[in-house]
This record gives sequence, structure tokens and C-alpha cells, in this order.
Amino acid sequence: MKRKVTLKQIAKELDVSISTVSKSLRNSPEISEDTRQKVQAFAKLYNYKPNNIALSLKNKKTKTIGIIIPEIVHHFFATVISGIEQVANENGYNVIVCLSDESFDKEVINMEMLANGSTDGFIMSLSKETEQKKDFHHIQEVINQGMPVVMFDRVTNDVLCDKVIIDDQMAAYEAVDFLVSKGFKKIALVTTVDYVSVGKLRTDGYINALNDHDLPVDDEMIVKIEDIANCASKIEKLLKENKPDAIFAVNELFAVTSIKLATKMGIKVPEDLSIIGFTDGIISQFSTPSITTVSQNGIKMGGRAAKLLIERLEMEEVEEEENEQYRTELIETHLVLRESTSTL
Amino acid sequence: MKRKVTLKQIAKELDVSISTVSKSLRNSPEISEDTRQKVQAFAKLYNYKPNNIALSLKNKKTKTIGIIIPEIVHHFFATVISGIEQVANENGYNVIVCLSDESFDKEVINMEMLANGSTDGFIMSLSKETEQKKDFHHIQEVINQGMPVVMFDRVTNDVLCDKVIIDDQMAAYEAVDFLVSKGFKKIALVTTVDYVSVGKLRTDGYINALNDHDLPVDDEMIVKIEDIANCASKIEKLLKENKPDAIFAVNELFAVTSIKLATKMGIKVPEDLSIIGFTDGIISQFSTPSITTVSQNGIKMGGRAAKLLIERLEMEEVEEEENEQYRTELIETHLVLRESTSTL
DNA sequence: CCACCCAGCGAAAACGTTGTCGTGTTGAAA
DNA sequence: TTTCAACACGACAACGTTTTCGCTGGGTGG
Repeated sequence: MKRKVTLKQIAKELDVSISTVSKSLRNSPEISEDTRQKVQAFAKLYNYKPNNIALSLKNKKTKTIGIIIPEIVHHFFATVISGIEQVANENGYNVIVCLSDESFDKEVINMEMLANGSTDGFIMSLSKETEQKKDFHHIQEVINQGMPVVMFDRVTNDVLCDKVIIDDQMAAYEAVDFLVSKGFKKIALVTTVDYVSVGKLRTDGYINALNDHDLPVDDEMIVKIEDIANCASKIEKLLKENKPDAIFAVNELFAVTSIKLATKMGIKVPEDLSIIGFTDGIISQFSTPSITTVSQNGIKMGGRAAKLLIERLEMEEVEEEENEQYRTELIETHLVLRESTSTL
Repeated sequence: MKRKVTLKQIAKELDVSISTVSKSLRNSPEISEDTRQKVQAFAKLYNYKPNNIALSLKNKKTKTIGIIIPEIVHHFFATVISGIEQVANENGYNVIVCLSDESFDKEVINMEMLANGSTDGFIMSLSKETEQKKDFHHIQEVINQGMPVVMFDRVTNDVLCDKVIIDDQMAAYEAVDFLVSKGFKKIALVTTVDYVSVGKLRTDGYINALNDHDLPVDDEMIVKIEDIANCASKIEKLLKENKPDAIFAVNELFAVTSIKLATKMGIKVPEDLSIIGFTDGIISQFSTPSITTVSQNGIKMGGRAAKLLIERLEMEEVEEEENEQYRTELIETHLVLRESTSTL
């Protein structure tokens, strides 16, 4: 087992100073052609690679991005990571991933861990608990210490930083608008409880669309789901008592669950009931019938977030004067038409 | 913007030496009660936290685990990461994730990047290209440098290290055995090309099961898929020309695709055709009909892999003599019965 | 009164780099 | 022969920690 070779060891072997070795490897003109050749040959032979940790300590930057998300077992978040990783890699950055498990405490702990030198900045999406508590001191603190933060998807207005989001409200509006244009009159909504920011926005979009088309907004037609595990009864009740002709669901899971329940009750999708979901993930693609859905491109979102963060990181280098021009980028969405909406 | 405070700054403010500050914070009895109190109060006030990078450099360990996987947009890998992250976190480790995108070169580059001090060890699953090339020098090199590596799922016998796998062959055997016991005679196989190690093993299990039950192994009944994008024609041909009464598919995608194609051709699942898949992911759960499948618990696999790695890391600390007893842990699988198999 | 001990603290090395500055040697110009 | 520039290299500081060791002063025992 040959441990990694260091500058010091090379210097000793070649009987030169550490500085000389370092300079030779960086092709400094200060060092004679001769010595350079010799050192470089030796370094290559022993497969010398500079120690990242030492470099990080010296340069005060780690070339590492911290990602903090609620869950990874969630297709959307996985795609976002994928997008981040790609852009990060192209720019010589690594990503370190922490999961909050939707817990405020874990989010705080992870953030504090990584903030102590492990990363140059953060890309994050808030945990449900954090959204509920509205406590963002951990994020503000990190920002105050000079680490850039980019938030995506589940963001908050209470923290000033770069953000990457979709226009949730507009996307929901368009989905519902599409249903109205197809002639549906009794459009139900299956959504989350209000403290989930994106859920709330999509709910608003639904309401606005109905209003704009002079359709009544009936509370009976709006189902707010707290716990995904036992949402069945609520949806069943909706289907039985209110007989909607279309449903807009704010995520894949709600959409597919609605389909399954409807089918079980003998309601045919899309013949008797059309359904539009949100997020174009695995479920929407492989469900039967496949689900018409609002596509939010996670890869693109991640890529943009990474780009924003890296730009800010490299900007800080030149001018420390930090122009506090925080940007919020909107990622466009579009409706993916599949089998769950009737084409009449 | 107040940058992170260091020992040096505290020392200056309090007019004591750096050593005194450090010792005070670590509650060394060397320092008087008085001084300790003073320093600790000051440190708390300024929210002092030791710099991880400096600690890493000094201790020659980063408390970070490198994960290298082919894809993250893949439910199984996401669950594995989730499992790793959980165990890692409990033990004070962070995880840094790199994606090989099934490319050999990216796998090598990522590994070399992280090997230069960024991580204490690796948990990885081979990219397809690496499996095909059978070139593992990058992994061997890392191991030679004294970094422990744990491989999971897509492993190779050509590298000696800890491994976490399921008994792919046995699991496939049991799935096919189940089909036989239910009275199916014409059991087809939808599998990958042979160089994908787990695909090959599952194929072997299928063949063994048929042999043991004195059923003929017919090459016509075995479909090997190279490119998932255009696999439809092959499966359609299988269904039309060989009319199997059951299909064993070596992954979710093959299973759901088979179901969709069969349904489209008027073959009813499970009435006319039973299907068993592999991997209990999103697709199997939400497909219609939901898919009977071999469950491989990714969370557990990840957790075990992390445990193995961390054990080896902490072991090295006490006795450098490295007992090279590499272990291969088998994660148990079981059949999850759902709607895609008839219950006759 | 002297030696010794111990509490309490500081200096310094070490981890692996990079970069600034200093230093010695050489050759050429004056 | 003297002076000076250029060349080639080394010493050292710095990044932030921890830890070993050494130092000082006051108190105690003989």
C-alpha cells in the first residue's frame, strides 16, 4: 500500500526544496528547464496529485456545492440533483448532498455542518417543517457569513437570495384553463395543505382560472391533503358526492391516486373523468392511463440553480463588493398531453 | 457580513494564546476554570465553530464518504443514497455524490477527483461501460492508496473489497419458481444484454429454475434488450409469436413495458398473461395493474454499505494492520405479490 | 532559605499547499 | 577588477487546527 505522495516527499527524494517542486509542477519560469523536467517526470511516475484539502485551506474555497433537499427518493428532486451535478462538474465543482427528511432540525444541523468550511455555497429546497415554522435564521446566518445560497422550488420571500422556481400559479392557471377550454364545468382540485408554498400557489392558480372563466369556486370541490398515506377517503368522498368531470391535482401522487380510486369506483378515465397532474415524473409516464401533466424540468432547474450559484461564487473573487442584485429565475413549464384527459 | 471567527481572532480579542483558546473550548483541565469560562462565553457569543477543512487537514480524515453511481434519476439508486446518507449522518459523516452517467471516463475522473483528499472512502456501483470494458484500475489504485471501497449491486469479482449485493440469481430463481408453482408452462424472460452483471445473474436464475422443473429453455422465449428506447418490437414479437403465459422481467421498466404492450395487443394482464418484475420501485407500485415484483431494499443496501465502510474506516484508526478480510453481504429479497400475477 | 512541584499558560510543530521575498552564484559590462 | 543584473533556487509565512512540550511563578516541604 503506497500512500499518496506529497510535495515534501518529492522534494526530499530529488534533494530540492518544496518550493522548487511546487513551482516546477506549475511550470513557473523561475525554475530551470532542467529541474522542471526532472521534477515533472518524477511526479508523473509517482502519480502526484495535489491534496484538495490543503488547497481548500489555502485558497479558502472548496470547489464544493452543498445541496440540501427534503428527500431524494422523489423523482423531481433526483432530476434537480442531476442537473446541478452536471453543471457543477463542468465547472470543476463537486456536490455534497444532505437530506432534511422534511425536518427543520435536520435541515439546520446539515446546514451548520456544511457551513463550517465544507462548501462554498448552497442550493436548497425548504423542508415542509421549515415552511411551516417560517424560521429561516439558519439560512440567513449562512448568507451573512458570506456564503451564497440559491433556493429552488420550495422557496420563501423572507430570505433574500437567488431563486429558481417555476411560475406555479401560472402553470396551474394554464392547466385549469385548458380544462375549461375543453368544456369541463365541474373541475375539482386535489391539493396540499396551505403551508406548502408550491401547493398554495397552485391552488391560487386554480381559483384564479375558475374566477376568470366565471365558474364557481366550490369548497366542496377542493380537497386539501395533509397526509398522503390516508388520503383515499377524502378523494373518494369528492368523487362520490360531487361528481367532478375533471380533476386538477397538484402532484403526481395525487393524480395517480385519483385515477386509481376513480377506476375502482367504476368511473372511467378519461371518458367520465379527465385528470391533469403536476410534475412530469415516472408515475405520470407509466401510469395507465398515462397522465396529462404540467412538466417542470428538474434538470433545467438544477442546472440554472448551479449556474447562478457558481456565477456568484466566481464573481465574489474579483470584486468583493457584492452587488446584492438577487435574481429569481423562472423556468418555463408546459402541459404534456397524455391519455388521462379526454380529447373531445 | 461577519465572516466566520477563528481561534486566532478569539485569542487576539481576549489577549491569550491560540493554544489557550483551543484548550479552553475542548475543556482541557490544563486551563483554569476562570479562563475557560471566559473563552467559552466569548466563543458562544461569536458563534465559533471549528473549521472542518483545517480539521481534515490535521486529522487526515474528512468524515466524508464518496458515492459514485451511474444515475441518480433511478429510483433504486436514489433509495440506496438515502440509506447511505442516513447511516452516514448518524455516524457524523457527510456524503458527496458523483454520477458516472454510465460512462467509464466520468467514473474514473470523479474517482480521481475525490481520491485526492476529499473523501475517506467510496461506495460505488459500476457504470455499464466499466462493466463492459472490465477495466478497474482506477478502483484498484484507490484501494492501494489505502482508501476503503465498498461496491454494491453492480460489482465485480476482479476487485477485492467489501460488497453488498442481493443474490440476484437466487431471487430470479425464486420468482420463476413461483410462476412454475402457479402452473405456468410457457414462461418468457425479458432481460438485458449479458455484460450487465445483474442482468446476467438473473438470466442464469431463470434458466436454472426452468431446468430444475424440467421445463424447456427456449431461446425464442428469451428477449435480450440492449437499448431501452426501442425494445417494443422485440417484446411485441415475443408476445405474438410465442404466446407466453407468463413473463419474468429483470427490471421494472421491462415489466411495465411488457404490460403496456400486451394490453395494447388485447392480451389481458393478469388474466391471459402474468408478469413478475424486479425492483420494487415507483413504477411497480403505481402501474395498472400494479406489478408483482422481487423487492430489493435499496435503503437497507445503502445502510449496510455505509456501515461496512464506516466500520473499516474506524477500524483502521486503532490497528493499522488491516486485516484484509473482505466481506460480501447479501441483502435478502422477497416477492411482493400484486395484481400482475393471476392468483389461480 | 533552598529545592521542588504544580498550576496555568504560551511557543511551536504538524497537516500540504502556494507565493513572496531573500540569497547565492554566474556572467557580462564598465 | 569591480559592480550589477539575471538566473535559479530556498526559506518562510500563511490557511486553522490540535497537541506536545517548555516555561514561569507561586506555594510547599524540608
